[in-house]
Amino acid sequence: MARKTVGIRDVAREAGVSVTTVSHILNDVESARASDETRERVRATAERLGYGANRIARSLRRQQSEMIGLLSEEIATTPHAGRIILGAQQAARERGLTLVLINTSRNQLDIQRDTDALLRQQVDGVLYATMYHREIALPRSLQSVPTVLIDSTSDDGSVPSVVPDEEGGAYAAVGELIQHGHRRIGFVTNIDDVPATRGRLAGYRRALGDAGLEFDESLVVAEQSETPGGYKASLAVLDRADRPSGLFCYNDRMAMGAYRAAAELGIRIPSDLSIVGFDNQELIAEGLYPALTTVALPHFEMGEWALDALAALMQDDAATEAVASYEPAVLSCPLVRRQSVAAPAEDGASSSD
Amino acid sequence: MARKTVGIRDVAREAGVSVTTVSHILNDVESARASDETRERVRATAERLGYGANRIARSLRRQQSEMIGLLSEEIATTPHAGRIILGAQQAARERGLTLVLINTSRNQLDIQRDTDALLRQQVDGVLYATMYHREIALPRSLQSVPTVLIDSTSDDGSVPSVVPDEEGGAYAAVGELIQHGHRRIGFVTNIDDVPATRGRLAGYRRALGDAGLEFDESLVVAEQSETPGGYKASLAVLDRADRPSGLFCYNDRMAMGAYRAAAELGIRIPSDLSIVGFDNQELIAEGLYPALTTVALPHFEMGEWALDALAALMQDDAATEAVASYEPAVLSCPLVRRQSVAAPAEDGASSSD
DNA sequence: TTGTACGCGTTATCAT
DNA sequence: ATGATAACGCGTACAA
Repeated sequence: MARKTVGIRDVAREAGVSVTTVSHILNDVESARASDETRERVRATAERLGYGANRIARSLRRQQSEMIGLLSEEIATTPHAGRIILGAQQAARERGLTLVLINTSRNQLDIQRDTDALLRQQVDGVLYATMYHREIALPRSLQSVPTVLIDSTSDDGSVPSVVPDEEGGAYAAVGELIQHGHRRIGFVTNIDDVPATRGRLAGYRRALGDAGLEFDESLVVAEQSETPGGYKASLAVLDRADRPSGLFCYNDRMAMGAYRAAAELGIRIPSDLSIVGFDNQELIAEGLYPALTTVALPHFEMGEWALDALAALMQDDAATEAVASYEPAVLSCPLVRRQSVAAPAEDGASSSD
Repeated sequence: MARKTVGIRDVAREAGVSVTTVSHILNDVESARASDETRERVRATAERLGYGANRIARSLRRQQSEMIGLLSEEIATTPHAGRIILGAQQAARERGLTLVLINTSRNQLDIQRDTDALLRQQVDGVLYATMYHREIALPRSLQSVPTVLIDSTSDDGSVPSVVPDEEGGAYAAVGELIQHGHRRIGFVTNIDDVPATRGRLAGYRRALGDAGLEFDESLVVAEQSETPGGYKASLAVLDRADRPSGLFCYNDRMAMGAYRAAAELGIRIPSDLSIVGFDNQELIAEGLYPALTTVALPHFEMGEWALDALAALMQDDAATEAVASYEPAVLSCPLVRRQSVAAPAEDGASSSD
């Protein structure tokens, strides 16, 4: 609704110039010539009157809404979504863009319907966010709009995307264990064959390899990526004579299960067993005792990156006639140190360096 | 950007009528008369062409954007935000409204700046969501726009608001314990004097009273409302001869601390001790073992309710000249049963009924 | 250097 | 029962 109807003509009249001049000055039009004195005066009166261009009229005229749509799956089921939204929102604001939100389900039909709805609102571009790192097929209707994927990659690389550096995160997690002197390190992983699973396993192996440690297949055990799965898997890997002194868990929920398994077996953390998780779900990581050292997913940064990429894409979409092929951007996953890692107990092993 | 430039005149030409007629028919204008045959034809061609009114042009003409702004604090720090957003978003979509998001901090200055930004985008109304139930002072700039508060109340009742039924939720939680036969029930609560604290305590007392149980002050102990606080408080209430057989915790994080305290004391859940939490943070409630029975906060429903209320407010804002005084709407908090409640162990007490 | 006038796509008023 | 046209507020080509 129109509350404060202070329009461009008000500014013009007040400053004693034409609307053209006001528009030119406020929009930094190159070709326009106005005396510095005039520029200053116009700026000042605009400021004084609290003038801001009516975005709707401007959008109609410019044929672009300056709105970008954030299409997100399962916004409500994970706290991760909030950070993505936040990152995107913040970046959007810096560019004067407005973020509009649409929740969608993973159902293909819904997605199609929801993207159509979004496009009907004249958004200039869309951010498509999935809550778990995976590959998706781009909805048809998005083919014609600048689009950037968050936490997923398109199967054909036709749009830019940003994903977490799963492998690097896992490498850091296992590295943390190694640096504390652990030589036998278990991996409680999940059973779904998604990029996160593959990447984290790769990081685990690479960290082991770089430290000259052997990969022992019996130390990696997969289960459902929830707390009960973590419990079950941990039990399997811990309830044996040659159990590892360090445990890397696929995510914090599984780590939560590992804590229970350890407790039941009378294994103490971190004195008898060090644990590192993944995801940095603060509710869990800070709630467990001792607090869980884990790896943070760069959700905020992915939201930010995606919006910047989208803005760039919107800029020169004309130039992008050629079907570009994008490599996903990978953002690093920093280690978050808490209390669950210590040096291994000294028993059989010789305390090397 | 304009992709599919199918406008109203295209429909008009194709259907062999004027744009006026098309507009009238598609917008269900009462006063307009058109033959059923024409209506049908217009509708059909619009459908066939995939016509949808340009929202920007419509907004300019109607002087209303059909956008509502969701101003939310700390969107990223709690998973609750997602559910509010989801509820609001869904309700918005049903009314053809678009939700735009702005994150803000709790800093008064930022809030002022952010609301101004929102208003400059011509939103028709705003939803202001806080993440924890409390009282706030309404930002000045919101005085002039239809506004609804979520999870907080304004100090002067000048705008509608919706909050959870803290007392009812607590009553249900404690009632669940009572129904299982518990007579000594502790309350691990928090130290902040917020509506949630007061309401949950009231519910606890009322449930006790209705069951003819006495209120024993030594059974309620307050601490910081995080996991460590829950641990500490639980230890205090459980480490004594006449310890309660049931425990109601202020929230799930504190309940998580209670689990640890119980484990350390060798008290088993639920056979030796039944626990009920509050918040239904699934990460915790489903991750704990045994899974935690708790009370769910109606975040989704609050988002929904707020948007509906806002829509109503926008409808007859002209009629609302008189300074109305609103009572907060309170939405119920349902009990979510999991595995942490059982009948108390039979020892001293005679098994009544 | 500045002002006038048109167009963006709709909806609403008024005439036919 | 239907149609012509002004207006919404801004940006800009073109005239002055």
